[in-house]
Amino acid sequence: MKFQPRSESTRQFIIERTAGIFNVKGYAGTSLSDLTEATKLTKGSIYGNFENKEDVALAAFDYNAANRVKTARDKIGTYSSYKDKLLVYATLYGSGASITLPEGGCPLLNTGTEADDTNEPLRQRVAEALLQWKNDLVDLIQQGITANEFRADVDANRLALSMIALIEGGILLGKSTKNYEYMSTVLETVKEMINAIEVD
Amino acid sequence: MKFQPRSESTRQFIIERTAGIFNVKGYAGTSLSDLTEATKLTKGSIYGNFENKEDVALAAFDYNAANRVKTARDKIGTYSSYKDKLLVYATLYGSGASITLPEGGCPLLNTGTEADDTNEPLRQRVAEALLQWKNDLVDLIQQGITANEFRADVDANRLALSMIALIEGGILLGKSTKNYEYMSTVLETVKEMINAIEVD
DNA sequence: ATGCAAATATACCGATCGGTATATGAATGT
DNA sequence: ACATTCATATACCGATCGGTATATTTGCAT
Repeated sequence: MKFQPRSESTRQFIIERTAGIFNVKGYAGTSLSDLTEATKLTKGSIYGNFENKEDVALAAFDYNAANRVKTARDKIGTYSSYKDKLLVYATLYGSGASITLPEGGCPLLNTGTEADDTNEPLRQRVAEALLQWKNDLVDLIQQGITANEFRADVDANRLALSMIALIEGGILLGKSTKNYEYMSTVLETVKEMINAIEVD
Repeated sequence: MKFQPRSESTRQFIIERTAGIFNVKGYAGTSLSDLTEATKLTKGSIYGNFENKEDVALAAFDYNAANRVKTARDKIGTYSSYKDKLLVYATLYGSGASITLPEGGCPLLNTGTEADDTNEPLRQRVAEALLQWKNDLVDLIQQGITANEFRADVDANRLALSMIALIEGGILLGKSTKNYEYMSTVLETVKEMINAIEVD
């Protein structure tokens, strides 16, 4: 028979308290005692609500990924032009000097690099999140084309992938060097790319 | 008194045999038994040549990073034009369908994302490697400008950082989704950027 | 061949790992 | 008030963790 979590609310509580830890320390670097410490619960309670450590990690990633998407979509909703909507992603993780990365950085970057060769279930979730992001960008670009805001000959697929790569690579540069100027500089290129596809 | 490695050759042997493991599994994910298994040596022997696990990881990263640099510089030396030299980085990790990533992917990406918030000595080494890479790129661009191959108004710093971000972000996309088309597409943007700074 | 030094292997350490069986406590319905 | 259900805490498991003190072997000089 399969596992049945005891309390949905406690399960949610555990996810909220530990999602940040997984994002900072990674899957291998996060221990059960990290989880009990952060929740002030015991191991028995955690294993009453999750099958195992990986099960917590998967739920934590989903939580972090969903937060990303919600933050982005909320912000996108406040703009009317497709240019501004697209630019949201260039400013999602900080505009100018003020960086607004979650602790540990982007969960897609963190989890993707750790899991790609070591944890297939996690890797698949990262892949889905990246593709969802790409699709969201492609949709925005194509809607912008339809609205005659962007040129019709834009390669939406390549632009979307390049934006993602620039943003994630920019985070790597900023966080690894602790010089967030580097990240801002890379985001300038993202903005330039978006400017370059305008019709005017 | 400080630590003194017993045998430089054994030390080197351990590094060669384990550098790939650290690149795939990460620092936290690699255990001492992984190291003894890969080297067929015992723990006593490893600790006779390294202070601790972190000491091995640092040496392994240096080894992986040096390999990267050597591969790139060797390839760059075979081209005469600065455009072709720059393009080496866009094809370093694979051109078209053939991807030539080392097992586990780029050590800068892997180690950077794991270490940025958890291991300061490792993080610093990644930062140095990234800055070295950036400087190499800036030098190539500026030499290209001097040689009248590239336009004089090129922002070498921003182009260099953007190339790095695109390449690393492209690796993330390719490896996480297991669809290396995505990476190739991003590398197309790198090539386009280089084409765009030519004088002709 | 023998003595010495250098390097590796053995055997062990306490701590912590992920995980589980069971006991205890807190609600809930009657 | 009491039994039942549901959820958490306790106590424990074997395995493995990183690390070390010591024994054994290897290679080299004489």
